[in-house]
Amino acid sequence: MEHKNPIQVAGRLFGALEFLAETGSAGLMEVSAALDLNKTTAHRVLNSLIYMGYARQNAVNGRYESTFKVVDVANRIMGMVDIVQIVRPYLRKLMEATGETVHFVERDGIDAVYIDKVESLSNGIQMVSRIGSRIPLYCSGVGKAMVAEMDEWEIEEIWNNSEIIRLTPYTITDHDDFKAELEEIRERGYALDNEENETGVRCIACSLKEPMGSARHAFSISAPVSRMDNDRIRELADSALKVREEIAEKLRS
Amino acid sequence: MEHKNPIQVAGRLFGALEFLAETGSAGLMEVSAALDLNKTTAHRVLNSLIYMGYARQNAVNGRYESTFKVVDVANRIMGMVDIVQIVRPYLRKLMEATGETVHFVERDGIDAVYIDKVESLSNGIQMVSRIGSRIPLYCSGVGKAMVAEMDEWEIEEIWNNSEIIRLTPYTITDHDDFKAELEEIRERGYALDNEENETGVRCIACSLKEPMGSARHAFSISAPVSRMDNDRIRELADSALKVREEIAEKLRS
DNA sequence: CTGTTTATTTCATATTATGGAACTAATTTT
DNA sequence: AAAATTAGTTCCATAATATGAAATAAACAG
Repeated sequence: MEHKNPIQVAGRLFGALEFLAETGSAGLMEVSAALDLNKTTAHRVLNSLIYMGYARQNAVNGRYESTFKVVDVANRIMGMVDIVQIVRPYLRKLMEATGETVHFVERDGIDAVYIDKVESLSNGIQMVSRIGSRIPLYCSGVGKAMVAEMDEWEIEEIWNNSEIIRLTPYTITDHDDFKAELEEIRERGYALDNEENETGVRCIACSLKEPMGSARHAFSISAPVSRMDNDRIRELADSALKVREEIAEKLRS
Repeated sequence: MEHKNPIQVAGRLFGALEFLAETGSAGLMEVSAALDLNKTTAHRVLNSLIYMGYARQNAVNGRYESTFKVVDVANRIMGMVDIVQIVRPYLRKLMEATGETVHFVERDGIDAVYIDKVESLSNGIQMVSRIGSRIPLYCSGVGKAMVAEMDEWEIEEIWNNSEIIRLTPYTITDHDDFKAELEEIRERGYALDNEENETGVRCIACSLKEPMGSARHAFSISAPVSRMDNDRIRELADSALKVREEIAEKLRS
């Protein structure tokens, strides 16, 4: 535990909000139990959230639930991220060309954060990704695509700070394998996630190089293995690389 | 002022977070000034947000900025709103058929809250709508579409509780005009927003009737007046009504 | 180098959050 | 139908926590 929250209630307030966001709705006692709070405290915390408009009490069953206010705050934040607005049309085109779900991420430390998503129209399976959620760099297509562009020392730092876990039988957990993989990515120009993060899902990923400094963004095409044999991979990679070039051009202008 | 926040810091914490979301980034003194806080307090509040992962301090310039954590929380909330997942494919189809931006809202008191949006590909102008943001029922297409389905007493209540403001020269501010408008909507089956909320933008809106009780959701097609003459309105209204029927069928199953 | 602004740390104090207890309302059991 | 259980709300004395003045440090401008 790295020190402690300089404001105790803060943890309780945001904890309650997160709990409501996860559960959809909860009674006072549930919140009280989940956050290990005295019920009076839980009651006060919830009423504070209600006062500020972040929560409400359901009129019919009295249960507490979150409002859309935090959604508004979130979309204010996303509205400031210019790269999303610029890149989205290209990602949409890529989804339409391939018929598969396309993701867009931004690097944050040893993780990538999903900042946009264009879902496949004909999706049988739903991707579990969520805008704002994180995925480790070391075991994701988008992550590896960005890491491949980095300096040796930064790659080492990421590998050493990452908690290497075998998420699936295909997850790369050996340092040498990882470095070999990165070399392959550099040669090919795109990264491949062969069920390394989630069983049954393959991704093709490209990073966007910054004018200077290492890559901060990447996009990927995700599809179930059943639609991703070697031929399809080559086909999709072509589309991805073309789009990557188009975006690069747009960013230069 | 309706009483006061049962937890004083709560207002400061969320105020700081909202401020960072609005400005993109801010120095300590800016936060301190904006929220009228002692700089020590501002510092502690910001550090609490950082501790919880909702904010960070930019490594190069030391300025405070929000992270994507609140975006994650927001999308957790949105993920629980099933109606969005169900309706989205239809709204997408509608956007593709019409080439115009489509919005989806949920009623909340005297407002509608945007809960989904499918943006036009060939958009010249950007709609200022934001997921999570609110629009009054009385002066919006989606709002009027829902109000038209309500009982007399509820319509009165909404009108009386709304702060009627002439947002544009076309905004309906007369009670009788409003009631006449609602009657027209009932006859036509769809609502029209003729620059009543934002100059230069016309909308066609349909509500989704609930199995029982009054309408809680509505969708709309928005376009600049230049692309919305009477002929186009009839054409778009046809598309909208057809999609409304398709959604209704899906919801019955 | 000097003055100025901004950020961080310290600490005594008072305000604020805390939780036990009492109370009410709703739901379930006997 | 009464009793018991559970959930939700209000009250209040107390302790713990957030507060802000002041001191210090760091960054920046002239």
